[in-house]
Amino acid sequence: MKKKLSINDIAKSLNVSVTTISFILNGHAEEKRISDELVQRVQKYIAEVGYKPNSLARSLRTGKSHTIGLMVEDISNPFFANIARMIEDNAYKNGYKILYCSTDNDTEKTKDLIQMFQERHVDGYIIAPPEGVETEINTLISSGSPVVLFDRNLPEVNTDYVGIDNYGSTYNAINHLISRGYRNIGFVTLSSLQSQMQERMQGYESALAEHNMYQHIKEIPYSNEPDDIIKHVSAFLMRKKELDAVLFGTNYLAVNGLRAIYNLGLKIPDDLAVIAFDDHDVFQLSNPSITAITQPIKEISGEVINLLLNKLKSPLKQKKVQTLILDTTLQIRKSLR
Amino acid sequence: MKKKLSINDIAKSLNVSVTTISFILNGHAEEKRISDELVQRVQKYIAEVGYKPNSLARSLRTGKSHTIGLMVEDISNPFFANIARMIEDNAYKNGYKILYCSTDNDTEKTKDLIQMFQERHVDGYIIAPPEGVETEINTLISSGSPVVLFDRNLPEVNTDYVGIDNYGSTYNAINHLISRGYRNIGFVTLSSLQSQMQERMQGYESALAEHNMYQHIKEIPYSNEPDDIIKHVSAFLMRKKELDAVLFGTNYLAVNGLRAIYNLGLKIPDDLAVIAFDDHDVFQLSNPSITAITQPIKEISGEVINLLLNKLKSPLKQKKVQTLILDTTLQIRKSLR
DNA sequence: ATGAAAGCGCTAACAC
DNA sequence: GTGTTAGCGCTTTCAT
Repeated sequence: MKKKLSINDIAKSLNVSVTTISFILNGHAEEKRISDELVQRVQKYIAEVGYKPNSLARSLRTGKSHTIGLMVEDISNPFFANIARMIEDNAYKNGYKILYCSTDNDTEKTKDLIQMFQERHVDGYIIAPPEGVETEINTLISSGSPVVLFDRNLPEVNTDYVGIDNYGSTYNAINHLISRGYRNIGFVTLSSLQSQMQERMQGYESALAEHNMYQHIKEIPYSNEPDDIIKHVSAFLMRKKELDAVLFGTNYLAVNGLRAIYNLGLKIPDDLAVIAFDDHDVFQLSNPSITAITQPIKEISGEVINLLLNKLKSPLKQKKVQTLILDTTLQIRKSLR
Repeated sequence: MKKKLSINDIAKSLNVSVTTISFILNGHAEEKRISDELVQRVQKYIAEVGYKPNSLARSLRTGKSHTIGLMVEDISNPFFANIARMIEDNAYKNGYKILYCSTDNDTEKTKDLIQMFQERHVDGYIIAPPEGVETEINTLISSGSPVVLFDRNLPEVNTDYVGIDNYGSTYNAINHLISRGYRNIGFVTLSSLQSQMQERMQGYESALAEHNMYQHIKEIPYSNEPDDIIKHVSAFLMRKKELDAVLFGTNYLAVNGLRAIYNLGLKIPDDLAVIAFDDHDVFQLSNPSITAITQPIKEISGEVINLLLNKLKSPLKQKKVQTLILDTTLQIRKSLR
């Protein structure tokens, strides 16, 4: 367990001052006109002994931790797990590490988490926020931390946001169902005021309204427990025997909705047509395959990390806040006739 | 953007020395016999102004970052995503944050990643290692960092490991197939020397050998590209028309294997029986549902984080290295007759 | 029971 | 071009 080398040790061994080493390390050699010869010598020595600057000390000094805080609803949800993966790749390429956490859509938990990240001095935040954390995020922003929101927006928070056209997505999906002759279309969603869920519901409602059709909405409280969802969906379907189609508002609602449907012995699409919001391996591979509104995960993560890296690079420039709304695709499969 | 308070500001405002504040903050009040009255006053003030110690400075001083490095093959793989989630919950409960990264099974990338984590002074490591990083991990360990391995073991590394009975799992699965009358059983696996894949293969081979049956093994190079896997599996199945059953060595091999099977128009289980290693929503919900060897994800993550937290708590005590091998369950579904 | 001060390792303003 | 040095905010030894 050999002692870690410090910049001081290097300086001593080389009979140079720490400043010089520091300048070379931080790419100020040119600007400070340090002799090429010296630069070479220092770099060679550093490589030889495998010296690595202590990033803690550096962070303490510079105030930058080169860490990004990623806050999602649940890192084990495939949608967020995929986003996490792509953000990771990009962040690491740019010298940033990722601290992650799952909010469980829990406002209080999220507040705590924000505070923890703040204490850790993360340089920037990527957040899919639950309701009710507007104040905390605004505090973050006004204290100078770059924040990019995604998946759901917080209208009272004035910062970059990357999302999808939720309204249009469900609106189109419902119209597609209607054009295929479905007349009693249900919507299973989260009991939530989050912007994306509200918009999805509005798209559903508008499409129905234009055709003078009845709404059949089931709002389910957020839960990590598949059984909770299955029970709610089952009860809903039992009660609404007239339904000939159902749109699920999220991927896990759909996954567990499918379980409920199969449990009830319903046949897709003959007894019930199904559309899911957000794609999932399950929807491609189940038999029949399930029509899904697919989000452009790659683009979403790409835009999110780009926005954040830009802010991180030029924190001074008070750029206009950007709101990016990407399009989804209705991936038509066999779950409707 | 108000300036952050430091312990010095607090000390000044309260007309107390920083030492006292620090002692109170770190729970040494009792031991240092600081008057209750003072303790109260300080804590009240701290709560009032919302002072939070700078964890960077603290880390620099103490050498502890209260961060755990989590290295998995791919955070977007449901198996690892679920593990990540459970480890997160546990770690946060104990005051640790998680820095994560995906190795892609890439030895060089992993070496870099280890170094990065090391530079960040993570307090402990949880690693599902690729081949070839034995030296780096041993260096880590001998420099005093606690390391817990999981999913795949590195025999040359002497540290805690949590895994499953890979050999027994495939051995039993194959025997189950044989007992159901299958005679030409294929095994689709990763072209990898990782311990878990080797053991799974051995289980397959032993079971076949005991019944004097031929092996049909397809080793596929690791790839993030589903199409690569689909092509390999398709080619394999086309070549080996005599197969009446196939065991997939990982969940994503199975998921993409299913795609290949459906593409080829093969019917499960009539044309081909299927067993997957590692469960997945897809296997439960596809029709027919797919028999799977399920890993006890909750237990695995629980043991992993416990082992690490224990080491973190008592680093001195040179405990015996623990190797935990958990059992899997053969979840029988409709993919075999 | 409380305070002064050293020092963790680094950066950068300032001096020469 | 290179060196000296003052902190960044905290913990902890030592002194009182």
